[in-house]
Amino acid sequence: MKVSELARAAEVTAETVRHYTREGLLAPERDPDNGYHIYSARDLERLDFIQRARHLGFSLGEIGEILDHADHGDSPCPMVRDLLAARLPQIRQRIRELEELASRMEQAMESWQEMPDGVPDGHSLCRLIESVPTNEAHAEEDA
Amino acid sequence: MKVSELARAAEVTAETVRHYTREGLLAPERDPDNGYHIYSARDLERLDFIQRARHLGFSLGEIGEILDHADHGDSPCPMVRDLLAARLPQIRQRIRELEELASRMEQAMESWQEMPDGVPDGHSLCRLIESVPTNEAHAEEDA
DNA sequence: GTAAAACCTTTGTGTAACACAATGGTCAAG
DNA sequence: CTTGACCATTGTGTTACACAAAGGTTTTAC
Repeated sequence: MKVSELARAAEVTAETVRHYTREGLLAPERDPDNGYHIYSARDLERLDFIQRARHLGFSLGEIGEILDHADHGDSPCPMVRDLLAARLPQIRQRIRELEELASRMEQAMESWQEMPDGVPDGHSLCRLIESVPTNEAHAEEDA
Repeated sequence: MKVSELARAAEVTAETVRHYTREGLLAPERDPDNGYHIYSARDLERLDFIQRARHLGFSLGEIGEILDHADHGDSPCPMVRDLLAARLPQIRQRIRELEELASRMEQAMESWQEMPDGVPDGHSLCRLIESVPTNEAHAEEDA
C-alpha cells in the first residue's frame, strides 16, 4: 500500500501516516524505483493499534516505547498498565480543573447580567473580568 | 519597576512578563541609559487583568484584542461576553470527552485484571490495547 | 574600588501532534 | 503526451511560556 491507501484503510489522513512514519512508529519498506513508502498489512494493524492507544490517551512517545517493547518480543502490557494507572488521576484532575473553569465562566456570565458595560476609565478595563479571581490553572484550545 | 520586580508583584515568572511584553500585551517604557524595560503601576494592573482573563480561559490572542479595544477607549465587555459564550460549550464538550476517556481507561484497567500479559505474537501486540475501540477524540498532557 | 553576584537584553530552541504550503519528481488515464 | 492524482522532503504555524546562551549593567560585599 502507498500512503494514501493506508490512510484510507485506517481512516486517518495521509499527513498522519507520514507523521507517524517520520517519528518511527511505522517503518515501511521503500520502493527502490521511486522511493515511495510501501506499507504492509502489518503496518495497517500497527496503525490501528496506534489509533486505539491514542484513543486511550497515550502520547506518541509512549506508544513508540510500547511498540519498541513489542518489537523486541517483550510484553508491553505491564508498561501499559503502569502508564494508564499514572495518567488516570491526571485526567481526573484535569476534569476537575475544567469544571472549575466552566463554573467560573458561568458565574461570571450570570453576575454580569446585572453589570453595565462601562467604558475603560483608566482604572478599570472591564469590570466583568476584574471581578474574577486570579489564582491557579488556566486552559487551552482544542474542543 | 524592572522585570523581576513586576513579576514578583504579580506572582508570575520574569519569563512570563517578558513573553507578554514581546507579544505586545505590555508596553513598558525604556530606560534610555541601559535599555531596560520600565514597568509602571498601570502595567501591574494590566498584568493582573491578564491573569484574571487567563483564569477565565481566554487565550493571549483574545486578551490582546480585549486590551486593544480598551486602549482605544471602546468597551471590551460585549466582546468578552461573546467570547465566553462561545468558549463555554467547548469547555463542556471537552469535559465530556475527558470523562469518556477516563471511563475507557477505567474500563480497560478493570477488564484487564482477568487478561494475562501475553507476549506479542505477530498478530497481537498487546490485547489490552487491541480490545479498545478506535473512534474519535484523543487527549493531551498538562494535568 | 573592585570583583563577584544578581539582573538585564536579545535570540534561538523545545514542547505535542499534526496541518498545510511549496517545490519537484512519479504514475496512471485519456 | 499531457494532465491530474500521488509521492517525497522541507519548512512553517499552532500555544504559552521555559530555558540556555552570549554579552552588557547594576548592585553588593569586602
